[in-house]
Amino acid sequence: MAAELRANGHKLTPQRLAVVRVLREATEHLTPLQVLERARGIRSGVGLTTVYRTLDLLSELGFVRRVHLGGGCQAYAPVRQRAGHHLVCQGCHHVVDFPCAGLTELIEQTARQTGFTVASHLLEFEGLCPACQ
Amino acid sequence: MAAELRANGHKLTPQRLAVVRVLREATEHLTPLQVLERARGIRSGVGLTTVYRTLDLLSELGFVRRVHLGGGCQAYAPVRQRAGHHLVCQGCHHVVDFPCAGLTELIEQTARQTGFTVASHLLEFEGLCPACQ
DNA sequence: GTGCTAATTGAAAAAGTTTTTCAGTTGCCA
DNA sequence: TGGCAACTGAAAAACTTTTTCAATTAGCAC
Ligand SMILES: [Zn+2]
Ligand SMILES: [Zn+2]
Ligand SMILES: [Zn+2]
Ligand SMILES: [Zn+2]
Repeated sequence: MAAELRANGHKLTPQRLAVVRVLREATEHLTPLQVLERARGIRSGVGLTTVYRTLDLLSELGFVRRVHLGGGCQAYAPVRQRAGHHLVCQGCHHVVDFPCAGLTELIEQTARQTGFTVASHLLEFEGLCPACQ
Repeated sequence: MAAELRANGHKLTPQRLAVVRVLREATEHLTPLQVLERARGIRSGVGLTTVYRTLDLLSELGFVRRVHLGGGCQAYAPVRQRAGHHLVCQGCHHVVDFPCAGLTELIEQTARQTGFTVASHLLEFEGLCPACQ
């Protein structure tokens, strides 16, 4: 992510890099507060404000995705698959990406039946990871 | 909804009925504060606490669904189709239901490839309603 | 290197949202 | 017509998120 951040004209501050690293290495979804804790383990003194700002930035750039299932709507997980969505474990909040496929027909059918145009979609799966089953 | 509320052992208070009516008649998604305003138009003196409690109750009973797209995650829309999901207009927040169909294969494929079991899913579409196009 | 500047940062305050408390009220059943 | 558990709303508490602003700093030009 760091390289792409720079490519997009953003400074590579140690605080920002700590947050980026936390999310790159995360296997579960993390709330801003959880990100703060972990980022402070990498670089003490990171502020919560910076965490919020960095999460917004990473969202915009498509490096993280907000996760709605599995406890609240304020958790973030790394995007490992650009054209994909998140599958969350109900037990341990482990998050994996799965490819977005097979929605085209449903989208077209929905557009036809409602008269709406469909510009984007939100899809998440929730279940149990192998370890929690 | 009122009949089913009673069937599920809940009291039919005027406050609760006002909130129920607001949501039955809503064509857009509504935040708790918006629900409060409208409910007070039906029955003055309704409290915000009651709105929150009633929205929780109606969610549990499956009469409303929380909507995540189109501005925050704290908006509610009536469920007009049990086995369905919501499509939200980006312009006016008009919400319609569409049937849940065609996901089985993607779910099975995802389960196979990840080793997770998939218990539930969240799906929302966002676009423009006929009037806003 | 050195200096410049716009971007970034964090503490604090403000704003906003949601939950908890609790005393009083009330729908519903016997 | 009680009786009582469910329900209510005001206030307070608890949280979460955003805004402010003075100080710092990454990255660039020289
Ligand atoms: Zn959400
Ligand atoms: Zn798990
Ligand atoms: Zn519209
Ligand atoms: Zn579905």
